[in-house]
Amino acid sequence: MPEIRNLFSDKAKLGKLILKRSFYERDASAAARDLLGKILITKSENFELKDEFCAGKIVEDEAYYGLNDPASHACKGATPRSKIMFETPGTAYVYFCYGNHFLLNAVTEKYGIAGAVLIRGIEPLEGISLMFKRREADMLKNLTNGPGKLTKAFGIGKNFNGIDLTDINSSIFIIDGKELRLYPEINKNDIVKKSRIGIKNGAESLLRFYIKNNKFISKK
DNA sequence: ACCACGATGAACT
DNA sequence: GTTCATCGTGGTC
Repeated sequence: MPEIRNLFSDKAKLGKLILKRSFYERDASAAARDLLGKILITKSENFELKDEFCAGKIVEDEAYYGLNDPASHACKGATPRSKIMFETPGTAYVYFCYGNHFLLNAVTEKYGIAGAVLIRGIEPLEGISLMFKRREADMLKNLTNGPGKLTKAFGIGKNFNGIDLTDINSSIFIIDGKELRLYPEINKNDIVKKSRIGIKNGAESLLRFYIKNNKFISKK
């Protein structure tokens, strides 16, 4: 069984698999749909020392826009928090939510246009024991099935805000595992499109995407 | 300076 | 199904 761990010693291969800026530099919904099945990787704070990292498949996400999206942080223009959504696509946007949780987004759309994809559900692949440690023991099915849970499992905090997701030297990045055949490819017919969760305004838009029947969806 | 509220999760009934 | 802890952000005064 091939492992993601082996990729770290083959930077050329890793550079091929990592999602490029052009992947993010487009419509947020299109990017959200295509992010399903891609693999999120975070290096731990001890990565250099202990080679610790976490990897998981993105199985649920949501698209957010700018001025025309009442649910978006960017709906009223750029603020100190939301200005990152207008800036470089392929950047991590991490914010603090409900006094307890960090939520991870990937910035999309070309520079100057607001857009982001909220990562809501991940299927754990590697580094699972580290995820359990960070989440303080739980059942596997509850480890990463929610936007706040998965950031905790993957060690994603405020210091991840603004990190370049397209750089293999970053502590967080996203790769396409298809070429490696590391894990089964998702079937396009299994992508479900629904309304977004936890918002008041803009709830009618179908901007939530997830992989049908996956065990790590946040809500049915 | 003040204050209402939230792109949640956990613990309840 | 419901309630609630918790605090940064942004709007208002």
